[in-house]
Formats: sequence, C-alpha cells, structure tokens
Amino acid sequence: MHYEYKDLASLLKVVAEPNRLKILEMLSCGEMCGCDILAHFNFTQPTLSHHMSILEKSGLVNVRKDTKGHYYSLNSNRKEGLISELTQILSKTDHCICKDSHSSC
Amino acid sequence: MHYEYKDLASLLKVVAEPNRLKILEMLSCGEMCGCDILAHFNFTQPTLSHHMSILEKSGLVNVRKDTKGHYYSLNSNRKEGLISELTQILSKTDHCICKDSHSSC
DNA sequence: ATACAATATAGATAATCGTCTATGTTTAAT
DNA sequence: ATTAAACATAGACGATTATCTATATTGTAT
Repeated sequence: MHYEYKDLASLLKVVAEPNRLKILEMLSCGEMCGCDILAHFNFTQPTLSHHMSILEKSGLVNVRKDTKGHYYSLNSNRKEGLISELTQILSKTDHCICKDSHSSC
Repeated sequence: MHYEYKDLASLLKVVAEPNRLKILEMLSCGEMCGCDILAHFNFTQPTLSHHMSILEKSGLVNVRKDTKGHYYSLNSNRKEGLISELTQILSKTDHCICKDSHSSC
C-alpha cells in the first residue's frame, strides 16, 4: 500500500465526522474561540477539546492562544490540498495504478 | 445536528479508507471486475466483497453483473457531488451557520 | 455429474472512535 | 487569597470497523 493512500485517508477521516465538519464550516467564515464553538453543540467541553486536538494535529486548523482563550482558524492551504488530492485521486490520470493491471477474467 | 453534516460525513467515511481510496483510483480509469481488483491487494476475497458492498451502497460505484463476474465503475455524478459538497462546506458562504454566533468571550 | 471460478454471508476478533465523568492547570477578576 | 472561566488530561464505556476463517451460492466448463 502506497503512503499516499494512507495519508489522504487519515486526513479524510478527520473530516468524516459530522461535528468536525460543522466546526470546519464555522471556521470557514473566520476565526472563532473555543467557548463560542462549544455553544453550538450539545456535547461537553472535553469532547470539543478532543475534536479540536484532532483538527489541530491534522493541520486543517491553526490556533492562536490568547489569555482570553484559544482562537481557531482554518488553514486554507491544507484545505485546498485536501480537496485537490481527493479530486486528483478520483480523476482519470496517466500514471494511475490501474495501468499495471492485466485482466484475468 | 443538521442532516447535511451526517450525510456528507457518511460519504466521506466511505472514502476515508486507504484500500477503498485505491479501489476508487483504479476505477477512475474505467470499469474493472472484482477478481482483477482483488489481484492488486493483499487481503482476502471476503474483505474485498465487504469494501465493494460499502462503495456500492454509498452510490460512488456502479455494478454491472455479468456471468463472468461483477464489473465495477465509478459513478461520476456522485463523485462530483462529494467534491462539490466538501468544497462548499469548507468555503466561506453567506448562509453559514457561524452567522448566528454571538461571541461570549 | 463434477469441478472450478467468482462472489456473498455468517460469525469472531482486535483495534479505533466519540463520548462521558472526574480532575488538573492556568490566568483573570474580585 | 479566592473564585471563576477556558482548556487539557486520564480513564472508562459502548459502538463501529477492517479483517479473518469457514461456508454457501451461482454459473461455466469439462
């Protein structure tokens, strides 16, 4: 298995969760602090902390730590990278793995 | 939680698996039958059957059942839909949920 | 009739995940 | 000094997931 599949799949897993998807959408409009994000959900603060940690580690979200709280924002480069990698892997290309296949049935 | 998040997250979960990602890339070049797909992996036939069933149910892959085997192909509409939904949810829009937020910190 | 090839189903297992409660840490305000 | 607010960490739990072995199904070819 090539690394690219594992890496892209890991990043997609980060996004493939309804609450994190909603958080990312909220951040698409601009920076937000943790407590304001939390106000939009029914889960507890440790659960938000868990989700933000995953988003941070994935590189999709940047953090600015202030005395008033943690301010999160979307990392546009990482976002664009995700979309373009996904688009490319799902599109017909010249160097696709299927070029090696030899039909046996 | 809005349905759109759950639905898009479910579709993303289908794609967020390295082996399924590789299968989708293979299908991007054209139709392939199950046994040929299997030849590119180290896992067993029931495992492929499991993955193909998930891809089928998600609508990302179509199947044509022949006496020689099952021929799988990528559903382009579904693929485009996935990419555009993901792109839209990660982009700044007028009707974003964050418009309702009132900062409290 | 028999054997083989392609696929599906059933059931088990180990790993991962999202959530919770309880508690710790740090900084600001009283 | 004490309290409160914002966030993190630890540990537990139930649900889901990817994989396996074993077996069933269906159609083709001998």
